[in-house]
Amino acid sequence: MSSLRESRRRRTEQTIRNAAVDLAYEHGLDNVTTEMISDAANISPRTFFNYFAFKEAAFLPPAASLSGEAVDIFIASKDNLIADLVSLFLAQLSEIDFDREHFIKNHEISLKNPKLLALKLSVFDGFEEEMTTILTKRFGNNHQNVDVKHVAALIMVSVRVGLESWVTSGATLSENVSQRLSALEHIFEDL
Amino acid sequence: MSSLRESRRRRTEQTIRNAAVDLAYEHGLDNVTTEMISDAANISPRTFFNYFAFKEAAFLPPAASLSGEAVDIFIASKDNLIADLVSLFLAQLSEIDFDREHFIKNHEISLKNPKLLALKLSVFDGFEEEMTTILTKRFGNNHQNVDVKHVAALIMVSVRVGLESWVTSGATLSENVSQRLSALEHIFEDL
DNA sequence: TTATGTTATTGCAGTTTGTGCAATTATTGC
DNA sequence: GCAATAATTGCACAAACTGCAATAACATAA
Repeated sequence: MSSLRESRRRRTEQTIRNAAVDLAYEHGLDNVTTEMISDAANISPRTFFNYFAFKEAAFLPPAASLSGEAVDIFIASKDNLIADLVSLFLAQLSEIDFDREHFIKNHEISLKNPKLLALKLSVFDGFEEEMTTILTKRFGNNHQNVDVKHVAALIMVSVRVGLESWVTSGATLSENVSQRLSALEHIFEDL
Repeated sequence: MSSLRESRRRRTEQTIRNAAVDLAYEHGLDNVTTEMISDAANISPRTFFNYFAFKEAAFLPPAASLSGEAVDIFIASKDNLIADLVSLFLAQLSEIDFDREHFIKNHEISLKNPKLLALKLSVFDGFEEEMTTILTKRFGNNHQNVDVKHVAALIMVSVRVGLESWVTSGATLSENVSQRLSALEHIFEDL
């Protein structure tokens, strides 16, 4: 099991990401070519596309999926929904928390670039779908008056808003998100 | 004022859209070039980009914004929220209703093409933001316990689901959407 | 260490997307 | 029919992305 290769791969991937974000933050995404990014990351242009299927992918979150174990725990739990959601997201959130500067730069870039923004938002849409199926498993079909899709939408809106407020707030990302999620408490009274 | 020019322009735009959708439906979007589309629409490749900023734009809804007049009425109204929403969307919805086949083909294409799907979903995200500002104007800031963003999210989820069920249902699009919106009634009791 | 298989990197040639510009053609209002 | 305006087009070019085959780096086991 070649873990040296694996860690090397992760490292150059991150190098490319950092180069991409730094350059795009400075010059604007449209004025940055994959060649410039490759140069800055000390790889060949061809290798860039070995790591990322398309230019914008270097600005997207790496694994856009909730990990298996935490999900199973979440589904099985009978505790308070919002508390469970916070622990479900915890791993992802703290990872982002670590890369704060990178995230903020990336965010600024997206705001100036409609195509990238669309791609990033669609990541949330993907999450919302996943959340819908997870919630269905947790609650079964015994809540005919509250559609799980509504719940999923509310949760993801809260996460999105939490992320945005985190950018300017200074507090921890988890704190921001869980604060937003708590605001849903009264809507979810019956869950 | 040149209305002939304008209608001609609309006509060729629609010709391009139709050619694009027909070709992509048959061969898959990735196997269709802008050149093929241009040929099928009897225009030059250069003209394609005169109408659409990028290839995928030929598959996106033309004007992704709510029109001014209906919005003003919506904001001023004191009637039932859901009924008002239905009339707000009515113009847009009946227009889509008219192009049912085109819409369905387009939908199938999107399902097989992540990038296009992302772009289409981001149109909804744009609507959601507009809806947020509109709702804020309608309600003012006097509802501290129900965030307008939550309401906007619920509305847009309903519209999305309504559109999807319309594809397979046979009923009118407005019927589908207003049915979904009505399901929100009990959540919005206090509005 | 060396031999051997595996994976990552690269160069190259080619297609497609998308842009700027200037020439041509069509439409308009008069 | 004439002058202004707008649409269409061709051409040259930059940048994104792919397939393929060669090379380099690393892993594993004798």
